[in-house]
Amino acid sequence: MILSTKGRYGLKAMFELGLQYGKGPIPLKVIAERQTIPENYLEQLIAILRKAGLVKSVRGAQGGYLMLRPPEEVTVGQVLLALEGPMAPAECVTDSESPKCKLASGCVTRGVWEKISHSIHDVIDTMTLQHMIEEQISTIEKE
Amino acid sequence: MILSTKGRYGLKAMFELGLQYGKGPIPLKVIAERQTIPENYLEQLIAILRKAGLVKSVRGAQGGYLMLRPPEEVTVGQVLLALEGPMAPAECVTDSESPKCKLASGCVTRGVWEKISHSIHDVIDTMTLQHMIEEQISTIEKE
DNA sequence: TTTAATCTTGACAAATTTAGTAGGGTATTC
DNA sequence: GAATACCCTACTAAATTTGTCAAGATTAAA
Repeated sequence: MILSTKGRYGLKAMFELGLQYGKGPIPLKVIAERQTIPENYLEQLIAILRKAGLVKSVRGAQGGYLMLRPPEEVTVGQVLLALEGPMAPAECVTDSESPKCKLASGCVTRGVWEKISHSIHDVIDTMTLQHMIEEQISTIEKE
Repeated sequence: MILSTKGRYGLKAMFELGLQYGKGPIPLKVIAERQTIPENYLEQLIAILRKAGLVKSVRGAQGGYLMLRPPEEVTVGQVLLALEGPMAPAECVTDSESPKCKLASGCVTRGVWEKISHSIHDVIDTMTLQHMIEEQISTIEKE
């Protein structure tokens, strides 16, 4: 159940944007280099994040990308939702209406999926980019 | 991040085997019908579960499959691990040795993956097939 | 105003995974 | 020996993943 590179690369990119918050745009090339992500591929990922309203772009020389909101207000869950789709083990426990599964009462696994989904969301909807940044700082200090 | 049908079908099949525990073998055909799973496909899935030591088979007429251990001793995590691989969002937080990721200290996302992984395992390593059966019974009673 | 940096879009594609289907072989029981 | 049921392998269509590549649009700065 490993996430795809979309989510993994995307969250790393958002971390870099979070570090840079308030300091003007940062070019994609720099993010790609720092996190070792193929630049052309990252382009596609950040387009998704832009459409999701998480980042905006500044064109032209000295341009780049920047976060719309401060890192305290952006959760890991928002980033992963945009890139990976709903972070739930089955469709029937997704927020979106799921009229497909009419076995609601007959389904023997639904309870399991609900519990997994809740436990994941407890983490990702609570954790923000700011938390990631702070954790990173304390890790470096210990070295 | 929806699970594949492997895990979803497989857990449903294990539930049926759990219900039947102690009552002799149950043919695959019956499981497939009850849970609406393509029989030939389920054959492949149960082969995986057999190799993982979760079920055993009895060949010939009146044969079928049965669980090796009582449903109280089989966790959802064991089933999903066999069918879906490690239930973690990234390789680096898998139990198996992961020498690939040497960025352990430099990786900015590892902390996130660890937390997600822990929260998932809190659920799936605790929940057994017996729990699923009990939950199902109480659901039916309420109707 | 030219140039260079940068974003934007869309096409292409190899590799892998998913979700099966199909069919022949083997063991057991009645 | 016929019926039942597991066992194994091969095949495949479709989707997803993980990129690459090229052309063009936009803007800042010299």
